[in-house]
Amino acid sequence: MINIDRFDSRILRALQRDARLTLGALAEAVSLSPSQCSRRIARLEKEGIIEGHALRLNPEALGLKVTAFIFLSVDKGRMAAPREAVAELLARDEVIDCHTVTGSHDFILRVVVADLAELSRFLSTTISPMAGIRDIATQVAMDTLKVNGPLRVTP
Amino acid sequence: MINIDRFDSRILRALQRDARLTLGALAEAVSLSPSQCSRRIARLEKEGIIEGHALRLNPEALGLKVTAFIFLSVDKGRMAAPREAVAELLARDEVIDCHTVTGSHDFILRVVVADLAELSRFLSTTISPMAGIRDIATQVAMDTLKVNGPLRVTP
DNA sequence: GATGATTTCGCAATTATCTTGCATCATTGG
DNA sequence: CCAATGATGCAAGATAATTGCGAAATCATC
Repeated sequence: MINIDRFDSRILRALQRDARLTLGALAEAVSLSPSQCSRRIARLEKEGIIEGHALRLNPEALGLKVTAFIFLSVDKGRMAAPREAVAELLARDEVIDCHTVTGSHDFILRVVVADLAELSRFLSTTISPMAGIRDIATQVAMDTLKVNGPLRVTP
Repeated sequence: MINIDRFDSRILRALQRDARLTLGALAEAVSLSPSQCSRRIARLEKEGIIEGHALRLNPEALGLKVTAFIFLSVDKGRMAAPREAVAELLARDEVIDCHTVTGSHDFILRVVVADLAELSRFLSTTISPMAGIRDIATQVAMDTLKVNGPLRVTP
């Protein structure tokens, strides 16, 4: 965590709302000149604070109607074995997020698929056959109340 | 889900990798002219497939070291009562995602905070006092293997 | 405080990028 | 087969991003 002054902070907040703000518009929003905004953004990128720009897509509009959370437990003493299975998992485009977690499960996946049929197929074809899986639990999202909210930037 | 032809698909895939691709670079990547790419992107926005552009920030670089999942159950027959509590929750900048889900819990939250102390404070100060909460479970992420992976675009 | 070094700043010119009118080509539905 | 509609590339015009530069602000040291 490097220096984030008040202007960097404003810039990041504004760009989190809309990353396509013009330097002119951004400059006005943060009370700085466009040229200086440009230089600060370049610095934030160089420092690794800004990692890149992503498209916000509407999954429903792409026919992806179902979001689900999948909780996986692996056999103890075999955390090494699933290593490559995990790599395979991460490569699948159904898998949007993947974390290892404390608690009763080892992995939490967020998957986005077309429908329940595809979710079922994904579970039985891709997850179940994985070596070393001890337990699978699935929770289907009914409503998505907030996705990818902006990160807090201090100060 | 409107028409997504092969060019739209390529455009969306390329822009999911890097939303700042220049129209010239994009055009080359998808074998189309820059002007046509511009028009197709405008159409994808108008159709609501592209919702906007987001910044990909490095949470660690911002001092946000801890990701956790919080599972909430609310008292049955009181799904209405927490309505405004939920709105409050969504407004908090610790809360990155929020879904209602099937299964033993009602809500899944993904929160990102500075450290475990802040997580603890968030749980005891913000979540626990919420009216109608029946149960809280928390799982702390140890590793983030994939975040916000690209959505599949067909064809 | 004073002072020199360093950084940050805004302006303006340059460079790069995006958008749009237009003529042509492809596709679709009679 | 033809007309109508839509898609395309090109090139010109419009916007936006970057950078050199001198001025202003900040900082460290005395």
